[in-house]
Amino acid sequence: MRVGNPTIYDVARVAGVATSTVSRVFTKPGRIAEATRERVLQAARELGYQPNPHARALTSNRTQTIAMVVSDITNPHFFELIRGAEMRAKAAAYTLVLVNAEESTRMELEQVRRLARSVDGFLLAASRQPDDKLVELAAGQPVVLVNRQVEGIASVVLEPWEGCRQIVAHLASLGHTSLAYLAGPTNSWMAVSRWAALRDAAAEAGMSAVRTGPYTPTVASGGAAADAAIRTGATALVAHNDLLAIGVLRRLADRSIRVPTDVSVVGFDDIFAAELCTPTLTTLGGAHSNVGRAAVEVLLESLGHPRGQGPTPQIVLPSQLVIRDSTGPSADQRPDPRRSR
Amino acid sequence: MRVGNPTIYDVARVAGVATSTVSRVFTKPGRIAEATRERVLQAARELGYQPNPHARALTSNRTQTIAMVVSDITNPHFFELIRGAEMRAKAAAYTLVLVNAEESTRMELEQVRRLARSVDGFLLAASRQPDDKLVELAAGQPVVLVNRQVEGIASVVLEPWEGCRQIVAHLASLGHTSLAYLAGPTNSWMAVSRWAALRDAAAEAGMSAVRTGPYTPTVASGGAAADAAIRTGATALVAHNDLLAIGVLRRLADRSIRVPTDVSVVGFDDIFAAELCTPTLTTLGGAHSNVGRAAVEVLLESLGHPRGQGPTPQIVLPSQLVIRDSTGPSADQRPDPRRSR
DNA sequence: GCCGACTTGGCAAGCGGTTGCCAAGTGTTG
DNA sequence: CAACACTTGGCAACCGCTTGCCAAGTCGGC
Repeated sequence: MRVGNPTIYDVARVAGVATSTVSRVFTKPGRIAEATRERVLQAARELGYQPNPHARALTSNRTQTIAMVVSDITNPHFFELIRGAEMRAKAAAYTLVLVNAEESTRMELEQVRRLARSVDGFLLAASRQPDDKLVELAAGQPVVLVNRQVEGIASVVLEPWEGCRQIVAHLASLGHTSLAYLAGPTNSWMAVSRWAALRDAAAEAGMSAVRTGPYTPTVASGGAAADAAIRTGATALVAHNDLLAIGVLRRLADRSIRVPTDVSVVGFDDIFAAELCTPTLTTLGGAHSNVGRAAVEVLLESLGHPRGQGPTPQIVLPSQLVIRDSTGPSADQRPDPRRSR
Repeated sequence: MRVGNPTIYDVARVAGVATSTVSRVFTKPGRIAEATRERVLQAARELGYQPNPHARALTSNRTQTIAMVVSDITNPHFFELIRGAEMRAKAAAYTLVLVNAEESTRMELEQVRRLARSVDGFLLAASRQPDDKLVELAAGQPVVLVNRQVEGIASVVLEPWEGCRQIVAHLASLGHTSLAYLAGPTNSWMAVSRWAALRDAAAEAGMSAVRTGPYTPTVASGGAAADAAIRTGATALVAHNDLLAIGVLRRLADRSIRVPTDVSVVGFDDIFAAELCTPTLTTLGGAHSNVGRAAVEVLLESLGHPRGQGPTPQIVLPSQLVIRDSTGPSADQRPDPRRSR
């Protein structure tokens, strides 16, 4: 098997130094004199030497790899997030491993355990674990939560509270007096936060708010969600995410309920499809790729500190209401000539 | 650091056997007698032993990891592919590493080299490398091409030829006599194959066919692509993929060119957004997740054979024309009362 | 009862790096 | 010129697991 790749020994021989010197050239910048360093690099170049990442990981316990666990890889909302994380990781010479939890708490846990030894840290996006489980996980290895906040664990989230207030304000300004929130999974932090924020903002604005669901946040669930929401009599439907909202739009179209004439619909995430569907979807978006980027940055930062030390920042990135065609004046108001033209 | 995880030594001690025995229990099924085996497993369970993947990789050269390189991670077309591959990999207890080449030949190569030692094999999706480079790469490590065929390298592709014939037949049956192909990148195998198939099929059907482009397959490029295609006078526009097609639809809408009344538009891939845009998009789709799955299977199969040995299957999965609202009777025919009603 | 074939488990040498410790070399200072 | 503080590079012991080779044990057959 001497056909194999060159090792640190080969480089050391060619450069006429000890293996430790070669190793340090690659790992401890500044530790080796410039002249020696150059000689080693030259030898390495000649031989086409590439450090073996496993051998390196064995002693140093650093793999230059981070894992990102997403609750459902098919949700387009994650694409931007993944993309941002991937790019930032690459810039730091880290490899990003993508892991799909398929909306399953158990699978999520299993995967984290399986990879625990192979990666330097985890990005847990939209984790469905209970808080205490997360605390336990975070105690075992570096973890950054994405779109979820838990006391004592570093996190990056896209601002939901002010965003929800904006949604309510937008709807209120259109004359709506009742909204229904078509909720996401009960173990989704975002679902909980959004409902709390919507309810409070609605109360402040003198609007009624009810919650239906929970629903799996997919297009397929939109049908049932739409029917239930319409039954509440609300004129504004706020869906847990764009996927669900798109499903709702479809069902409403099938039932010949006009959007936004009869009811308004709002989503979350501003996925690519939100501006393609009919009508185009008003949604609370934000720079998801920045969320991914920031999450990686926080994780890298925490890798620099000894375990358990270091800060656990809770970063909140701004969200942004994107108003499109799925929201309009409340049906209740249409008789009013000033509004109905 | 004795706080660290238990090792094979700990297990051996508890079970009262040699470390080699423990190792073999985990790697050579059948090599160890049932009774001993049970004792070892019991000890491992008690200690919560988890094999260290790096130590294992160091000697065995197997990492239980495969890398998937995609030309552009933001292209929704890949999502299903990634998903299929990820699930199949997980089922085989392999980890899938996702790598983004950002449509750059150089970056693609760089990443492959960087990861070469950390993974057991590569899935190269829509690779932009020239054929000979791919042959070179495939000689160095197990490689499966996705949506690209090269002599002597295993591959899985979604059938383009018959699919293109179907597109042409569909357009011909609507009375179209001229089509324009808005080409993808010149170094994209699919772009080349599609154009060849469209041209041949068009010739057979007595239809004229021209090619414009190449264009980056994104929504943003659709504007220029639409303008150029309209100038050709063709009544049917076949875009390299759905993203480009959606960009085309937008531009046409801006220019008040009606689809499908004035021109018909066809895409490729059948991404999620294809049935959301206005009008909904006729497109050549297929089960992309199956492609991902099959690719992983082929790769796993080839990992079972010694390097250079083993078959290099060229798998072709069926594509499927999904007819939606963006294609309709040719404008040339509309004066005909039978068609224009 | 002995022999050969087959099982089973242990020994120990790696795999390719990292890193604590030490010694030689260099330069500075009084 | 001696004393001292830094630099710089080498030695060697791991990191945790795999695996070729060997020895002891089992078992059936003659």
